[in-house]
Amino acid sequence: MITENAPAPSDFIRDIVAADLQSGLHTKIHTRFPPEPNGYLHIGHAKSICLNFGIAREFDGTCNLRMDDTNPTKEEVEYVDSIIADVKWLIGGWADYRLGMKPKGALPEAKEIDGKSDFHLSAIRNPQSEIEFEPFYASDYFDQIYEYAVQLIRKGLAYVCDMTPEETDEFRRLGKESHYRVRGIEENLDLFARMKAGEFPDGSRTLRARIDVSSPNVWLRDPVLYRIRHAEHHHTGNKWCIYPMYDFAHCLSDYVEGITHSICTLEFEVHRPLYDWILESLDLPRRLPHQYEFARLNLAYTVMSKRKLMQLVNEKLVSGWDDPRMPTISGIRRRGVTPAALRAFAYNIGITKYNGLTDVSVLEYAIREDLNKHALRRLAVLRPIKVVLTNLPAEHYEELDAVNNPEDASAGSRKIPFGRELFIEHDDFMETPPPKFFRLKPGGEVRLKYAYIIKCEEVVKDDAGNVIELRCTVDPDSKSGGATANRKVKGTIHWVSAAHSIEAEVRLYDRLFTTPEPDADGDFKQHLNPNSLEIVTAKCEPSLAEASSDLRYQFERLAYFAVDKDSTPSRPVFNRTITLKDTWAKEMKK
RNA sequence: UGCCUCGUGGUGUAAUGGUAGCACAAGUGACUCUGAAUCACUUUGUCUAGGUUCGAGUCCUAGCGAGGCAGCCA
Repeated sequence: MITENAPAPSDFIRDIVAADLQSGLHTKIHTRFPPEPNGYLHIGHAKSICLNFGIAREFDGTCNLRMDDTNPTKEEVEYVDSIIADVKWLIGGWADYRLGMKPKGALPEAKEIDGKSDFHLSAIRNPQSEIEFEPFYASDYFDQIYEYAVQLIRKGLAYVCDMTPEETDEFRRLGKESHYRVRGIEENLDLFARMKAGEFPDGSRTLRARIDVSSPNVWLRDPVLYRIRHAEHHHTGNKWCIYPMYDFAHCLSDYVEGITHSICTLEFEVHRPLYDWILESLDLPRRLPHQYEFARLNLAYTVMSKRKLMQLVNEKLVSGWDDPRMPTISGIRRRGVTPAALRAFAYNIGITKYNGLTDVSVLEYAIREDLNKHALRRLAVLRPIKVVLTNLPAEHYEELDAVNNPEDASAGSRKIPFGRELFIEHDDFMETPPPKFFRLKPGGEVRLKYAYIIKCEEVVKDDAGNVIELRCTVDPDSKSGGATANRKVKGTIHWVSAAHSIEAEVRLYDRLFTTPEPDADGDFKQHLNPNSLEIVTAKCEPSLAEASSDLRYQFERLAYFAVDKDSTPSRPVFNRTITLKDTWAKEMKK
């Protein structure tokens, strides 16, 4: 049900899109994903990406990637670059042929339609040619947006206001008209031009829409359209010292790009009347875009706001935006989650207007579902105990066959070395085990995966009483595939040959927070999980020396792992993506 | 406070006036050379009160509850 051959999802937005196509309102669907480059994308954005690109994919449309960059003081090129990389990674092989980009440097084209002036910038879908392409930028439309502002002034629908930010707030709360509301058109035109020319300091004046200061919807109480900011912009440099506000820039950017369905999250619902007012107040010759809202993702045991994520990064509570514990797309990627798993998750949670809290188990399920099918099985011991097989000669050596992936016969098999001295997992031995423990215990038998049945004859301890070595005997007839191999023992455990094993750094990640809603009580940092990262040196089968960062691995009976970017040939580093389900651990908790 | 939106098992969702279904989670069992995976089964739900209707999760009214907005952020 979560495979990508599954029927396309259905939700209220897709229903609207389908109806608009059916009725002939639109012949081509055009969506967009419009992040502000003021931080890294997170899993909530992934939901939006899957929605917008998913619609483009299902309805033969296009989805533009656009930087919503109208606030120069918060935005940076580093974020632009990370956003492009994250989007491409998430939609790669799935909806990349729906990605709308533009030739580098392309700007809106001025045209005349039915005697009306118009600006349009069309998308190139999935550009493959040699020419350089780039995403769309709202800041590329500053000239056009300025033109539209002048149009509003000429129509008497916008005015320059000299009130301070505090006065503006107060007047708006009280529903009072600004003294400058009655300013004449010529004066407004002159003042607005001088704002653009840089004659006034930051905060001294704004351009405001003239709508209705007594509207019950505060966003219609003469909202600010332009503010003065003498600041360098990451994309337009020092060309501008006035910048349009989100509400003014966004609807017009949608229009310029020919967007049909402008999909955003619930908090913009009250802005929709303003979105429509701006577009309807201008003499725009083409069909207008429409805004639809859905509920943003809330995931248990994590925080989602960019501000809080940035705090974790800045205060070094994590190693960076791509720390594998972060809910960022780059963190999730580094952790080893595949894009298909993330997409399956987005599919499974659906699209509604209900603001709920999604359980992490839904995400974890999607990750395991995908990794189980594709990960290569390997043997590795995270917390080793030495085992000596006393009835084998010291020089004993053989190679055993091991299946690479029982879910995928085409993955083949490999040889693993076996000798007299082994390592097994600390958790797989108990001196005085509880009932139903069917791993190794004194006098007990257990199968070594792909190898022999062994019996524990003697427990060796250090002075402190810690178990440091097990002396066992091997049943030579019990070799996998051998004569009496069918003899049943309850438990099967993983192991590696001591002489042939390699060491690897293994990073064991757990959830970053200890409570389902870390930011519910204001101070999310006090709910940080002190054990969210544990680093161990594991003993691994030798084939893991050539582990590829393109592949995923399951260390059998433990968890799924991916090669970290810190990995080197002399010191492999693995990130634990997610553990296997562990019914025994659950049983032990009871 | 005003305005907007939303209330379906524990969680996330479907049912578009006609048998309340799916997924995750939880539980039981089968199988197992991964206590995984797989398979079978089980538990749990329409916020409340009225109304319309042959029939209401769905439509209407009132209430209750939750979330959002009230930046010269997006």
